[in-house]
Amino acid sequence: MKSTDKRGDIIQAALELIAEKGFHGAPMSEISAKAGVAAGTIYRYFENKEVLINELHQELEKKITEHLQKDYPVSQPLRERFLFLLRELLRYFIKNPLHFRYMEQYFNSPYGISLHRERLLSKHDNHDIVMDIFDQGIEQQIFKELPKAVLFSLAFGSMIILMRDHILGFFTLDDFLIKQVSEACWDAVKR
Amino acid sequence: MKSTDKRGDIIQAALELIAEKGFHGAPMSEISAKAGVAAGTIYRYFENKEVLINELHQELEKKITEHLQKDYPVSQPLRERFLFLLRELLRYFIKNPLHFRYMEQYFNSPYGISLHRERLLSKHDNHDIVMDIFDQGIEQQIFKELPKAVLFSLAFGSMIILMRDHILGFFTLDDFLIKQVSEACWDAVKR
DNA sequence: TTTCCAAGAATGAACGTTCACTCATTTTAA
DNA sequence: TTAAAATGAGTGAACGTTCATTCTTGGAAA
Repeated sequence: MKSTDKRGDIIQAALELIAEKGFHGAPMSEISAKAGVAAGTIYRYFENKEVLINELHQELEKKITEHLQKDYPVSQPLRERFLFLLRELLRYFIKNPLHFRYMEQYFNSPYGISLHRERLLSKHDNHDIVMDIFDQGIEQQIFKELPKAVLFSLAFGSMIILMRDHILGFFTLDDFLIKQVSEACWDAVKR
Repeated sequence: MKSTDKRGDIIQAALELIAEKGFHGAPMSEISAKAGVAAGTIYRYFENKEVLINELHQELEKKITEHLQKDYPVSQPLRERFLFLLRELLRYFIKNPLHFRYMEQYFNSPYGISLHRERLLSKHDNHDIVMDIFDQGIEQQIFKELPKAVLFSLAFGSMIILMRDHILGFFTLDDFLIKQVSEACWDAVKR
């Protein structure tokens, strides 16, 4: 059974290698080998390694956004929507640890930092489920009186390290623990 | 005025380059150039790059520990000691952003992960100010009923991202904000 | 005090390796 | 038959590290 979706094979191989070994531990030669494709073939689908890295990030982000939008309790109180987001993000990453490891790498690279900067500082109009929650929490004075970026770090900073340590096997985030830590994050941002 | 402490020059150059550009963005050739030393000279003081990276980490950790121990309010209630630690850690890193950036790189590398694993899982007897607080918070039932590693992530995860975003200029952690975010971290772990 | 020299310190060109990327050639498929 | 797709050996740049050579220095000898 030979795959005909070479682009998909390359993306998948890159995801696995980069998530496990980092950008510098994933040479194009290994990516092509893992994808079952010649070295030069990658360059028919991606202009260079940087483009491959960015397109892979975009695909993952799309999948994550889709997961979060599914069953999102639009009309429930802010607290329930906040907890839903944290819980589902944790669940998504627990089910897809490679996606988390990749996003973490990306987040800690120049690519990710400039994207983060854009998101926090520029006023792009396309409303984001996550940003909406923070805007509302501030406006309705449910959250502490702190800059949005600070509230954001308070809530998601913990979550990132928690996911990291779950994947590293320091503890196991089961449904009960997910509930507890989501509520702890809520405690951190709520007034 | 020529420095005679070549080892110190090399360590300092490595700190600056690695903090700014990461392990892979800091070739030995650039480190030696910045230190005002020939390429081969580094190898008189450090067996190889990995050893240099680890010794630099140890020096930074020593400085940070010394800062935290200074004026540590041993006999004050747990809450005050917890807030002291967070506040002083934030202050230290604000004063020494390169140290933070380096520690972050290290933390996100295989070296840092295996060290983290050792610290969390092995029972090394040398009591650490930080670990003591968590042990006591759990024992005295002041903290939420969660694994120590989870409480740890809840408190320090936020802090790491906050520092990162402060250094990236997304907001400015002044004394007032430091107080607010330290208390928010307390809210996250306290019952 | 001056001269000399041995040994440690420092040098930087060179080496082997690895990497991202190219392109002449071959394979595929319509 | 032919154009697009795929191949993989080849290229040059960059890297960590080595080592034959040069420089420095402090004490012994004159």
